[in-house]
Amino acid sequence: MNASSRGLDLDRIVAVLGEASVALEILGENPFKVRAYAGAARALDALDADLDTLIAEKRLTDIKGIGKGLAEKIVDLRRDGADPEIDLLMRRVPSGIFEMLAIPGFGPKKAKAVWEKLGVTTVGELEYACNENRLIELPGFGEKTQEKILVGIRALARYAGRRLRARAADEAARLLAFVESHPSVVRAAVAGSFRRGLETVKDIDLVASSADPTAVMAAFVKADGVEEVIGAGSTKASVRLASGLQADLRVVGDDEFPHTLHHFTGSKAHNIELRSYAKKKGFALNEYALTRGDETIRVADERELYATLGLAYIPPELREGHGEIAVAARGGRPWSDLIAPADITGIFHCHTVASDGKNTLEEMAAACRDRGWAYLGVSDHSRAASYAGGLSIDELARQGEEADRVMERFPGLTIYKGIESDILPDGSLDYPDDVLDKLDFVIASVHSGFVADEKKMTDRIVTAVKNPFTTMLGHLTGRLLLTREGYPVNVPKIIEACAEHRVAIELNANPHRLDLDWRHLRAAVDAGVVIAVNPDAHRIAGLDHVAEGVMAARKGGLAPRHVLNAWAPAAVAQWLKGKR
DNA sequence: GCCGTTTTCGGCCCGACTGTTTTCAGTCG
Repeated sequence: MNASSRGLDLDRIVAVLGEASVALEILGENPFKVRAYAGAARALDALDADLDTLIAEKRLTDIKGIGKGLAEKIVDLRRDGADPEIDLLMRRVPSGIFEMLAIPGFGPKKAKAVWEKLGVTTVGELEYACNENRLIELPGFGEKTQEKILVGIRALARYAGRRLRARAADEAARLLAFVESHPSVVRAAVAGSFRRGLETVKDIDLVASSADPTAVMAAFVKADGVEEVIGAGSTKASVRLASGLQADLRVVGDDEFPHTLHHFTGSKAHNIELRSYAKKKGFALNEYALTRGDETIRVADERELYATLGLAYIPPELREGHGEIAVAARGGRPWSDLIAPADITGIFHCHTVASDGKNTLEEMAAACRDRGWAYLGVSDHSRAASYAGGLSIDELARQGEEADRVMERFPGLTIYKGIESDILPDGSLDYPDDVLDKLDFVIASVHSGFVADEKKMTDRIVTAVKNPFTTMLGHLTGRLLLTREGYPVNVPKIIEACAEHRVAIELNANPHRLDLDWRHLRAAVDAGVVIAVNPDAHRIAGLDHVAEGVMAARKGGLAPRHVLNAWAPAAVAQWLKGKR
């Protein structure tokens, strides 16, 4: 059953519930009701089942954090695009208020105050009121608050948004090395969403242990690249780097380090759940220690922390509050078998100068050999992709001959001959069957003709999946992180089709894509679909994106057995043959 | 508004830092 065209998609429903939670807070409603709305938004965001199915089967309340009341509202949002009670609620708060909350240090309570006492309802009006010196009159506000808000409004414009994890990696490594180099530091680590391997990050969190936190703090706020000190206490400091990124450092005693590292690795949802769980077991957990009554329980590392609570070790990548604690508590999968970069045995999906790549096939082959890989699947663009120099039938044949010559020069390296074939608007591929039949593999991808109609796009992709020559489905949603939403598709339906027709799904490892999203990977492998971690390399350096793809695969809970290009080379060859 | 191996009421994670306050509220993670 599909929702009518007025209905909201899952992402929008998550956003509406989140805004409703903020509205409730601004209106001074019961804080636990506020939390319930926020919790429901989080739970839906983590959902990997099909929303329409859950609604049809009346199983929304099976989701932890969603009860009778919120289930009804979610049904309304999905079916009608609106819920009467939420509409009423949102009408009570001017929309500009929500934008003001992005100002650092400016939360719901302050928003309520400027709105009620000064009639300020937009960021622009707020800036004006600050310049007119009108905020300092308000109770709880003062000179410094007003100044901070002004600075914050300017920072909003300059530093808006998140950035790709891969883009923050160098800065994170540099800061970690700096902290570790301090003579009093015993242990240090990067924490936060970066450590959890999230595809985008807002800041860099660092945790260190030292007998002299004050000295570490003093050094940190003067580190290279620090442009502004946002806050600095005796154990915690926040700075703004020249790159616009924020970095936070927490320094504790070495006994406390595992707890602090765990706390600041998060996620918030994971921590909340773990603390509730600990409490039920008679423990109390905070960022410094695990206690039971008067007894403080010391642990050497995070493994011991989980073990003491009677849980399997949960790697950082899986700490998203997506049900991992329940699995660990049941004695479920221990996750010691998560895929690692060293498990990769070769790669598919690379481009060469024949279409829009920057290196020749021979150069790419040498680079794969240098990385210790056993095979390389070349897949330039197809002839419909004229914008990318797609290959004609003749050019494709010539590339096949070139591949044979290159293979002779690199003993031990297999080159699989393939193509990234455009999925045309009607779902067909853009070469005749006899051409496709000569190839070792075919990646089918949508590159043009994006439409906003979910059913049309889903049908188009499913048609391509049914094509007997399709080996893998490329970047399933077409999203570009921080740039462009993916086209609307019914992912569960496409996963089902791939399982039925034995088509692998690509996890495109380009940091801008990481598509299919890790949130869907578990459902895919549970359905029996094989995942291929593909670099989609357009130059030699692009091959190393496979590491980002492996991180995303870990977040999806994948083991080497789930990933085609982590299999032994002979098994990969066998699987490709089985497709033909 | 949600939840339940103390279950239909009475709880709901916890602490640092800031700025405004003479004891704490608000924000953030």
